Amino acid sequence: MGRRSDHSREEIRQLALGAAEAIVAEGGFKALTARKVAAAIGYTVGTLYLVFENLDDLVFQLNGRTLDQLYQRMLDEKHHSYSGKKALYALATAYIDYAEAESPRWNMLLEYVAGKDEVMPDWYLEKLGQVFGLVEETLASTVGNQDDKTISQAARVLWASVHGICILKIRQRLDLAGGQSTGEMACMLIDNFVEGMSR
Amino acid sequence: MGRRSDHSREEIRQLALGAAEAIVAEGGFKALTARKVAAAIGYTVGTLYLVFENLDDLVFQLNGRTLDQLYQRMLDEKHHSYSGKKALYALATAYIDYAEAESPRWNMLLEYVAGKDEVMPDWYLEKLGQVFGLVEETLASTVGNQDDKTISQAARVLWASVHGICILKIRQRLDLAGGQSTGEMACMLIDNFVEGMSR
DNA sequence: AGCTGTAATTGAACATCGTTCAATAAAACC
DNA sequence: GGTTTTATTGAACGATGTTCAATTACAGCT
Repeated sequence: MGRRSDHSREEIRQLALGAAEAIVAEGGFKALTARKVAAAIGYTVGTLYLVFENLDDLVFQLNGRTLDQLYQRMLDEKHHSYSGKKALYALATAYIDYAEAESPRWNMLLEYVAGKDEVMPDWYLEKLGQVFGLVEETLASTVGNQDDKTISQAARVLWASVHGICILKIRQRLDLAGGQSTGEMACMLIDNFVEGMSR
Repeated sequence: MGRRSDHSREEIRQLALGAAEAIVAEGGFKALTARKVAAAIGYTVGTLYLVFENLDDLVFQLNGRTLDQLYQRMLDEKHHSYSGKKALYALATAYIDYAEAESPRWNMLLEYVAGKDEVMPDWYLEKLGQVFGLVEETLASTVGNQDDKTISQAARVLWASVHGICILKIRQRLDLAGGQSTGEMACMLIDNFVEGMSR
């Protein structure tokens, strides 16, 4: 066929990302192939490559949308106006719940390792910064009288840790004895970490 | 050709794992292909499939060797007979150093997500348990008078956290401002966590 | 209407991937 | 030396990401 113009380039982009989300949600990371995405939106492979540089590009953009969702969930939770440690619990719970509910999508945030010298797009770093920012301000209002730099660093440490717990749980690298839930582990972390900082 | 018997099955297995390690160290995770491994050890693809169930199996066994190395490094460090928080720092440092020095290999420990109902082999879980056990006993001797279950859970939380820091650093998902090293972040974590527990 | 130029879309082609298995060649046995 | 056994091969299959000449449909002009 030739020009159809049923959809603008931007529309195709959105359609493709939507279809890709569904495919990943359904069959996990490995199920995502260019041909499947194309078929799902009624186009062929070639068209995809007019809109995305390559599959990695598509995945990156999909990850962007995942980060947006994640941020939104955490923001909603924060607006329930908890304070102190409770607010941190709430953030962690929102994060963990999302990761468990949408585990294939969430997994993909890490699965794509950046190639040797491949850089991460600025817009992606910005989205990441948003999430960390949220933790930062919550932590700041929880442990008083610490300088900004310490808070900023502690927020990163704390969130990387929550993240680590999430990973090992979801990838089942941790279910040797113990039998705590991810949420309980995160609480234990936050409890002790915050306690340690407030001295 | 027919029977050559230059190498026993077990020898081929070891040769293949060695070659695979080299390939991953050189070109990262994506560079590992069956044909490359086969060529590197002077056999053809078919032979590989007599020794390994499939590529996932090979990767799992390779991961087993990685876990062994990791455990050994941490054990060596522990035998420098530090005590208290210093011992935990030492363990974390050994872990982080290994992850940074052998990042492609270390990455592979996570990259292979277990298929839907695919279970992890027992021997693999055992190797994982070894590493956690090391942290457990070190933590136990650092924070006194806590019951075993708490220690065991705390060890998992703490190590998942160190792991999380490692991941975000190595995959460059964390270099927004701050500029702490992985080691510094781990120290901050251990400091506050242990401090929080000892109250 | 008809012609023409432009641009959107296609899908066959290429190299490579994991995986399988009939065919083959070398050792072992009698 | 002939026969059996078995380790090893490599062609074959289906599926992958990616490319690009060929094709088709629309827009504008006469």
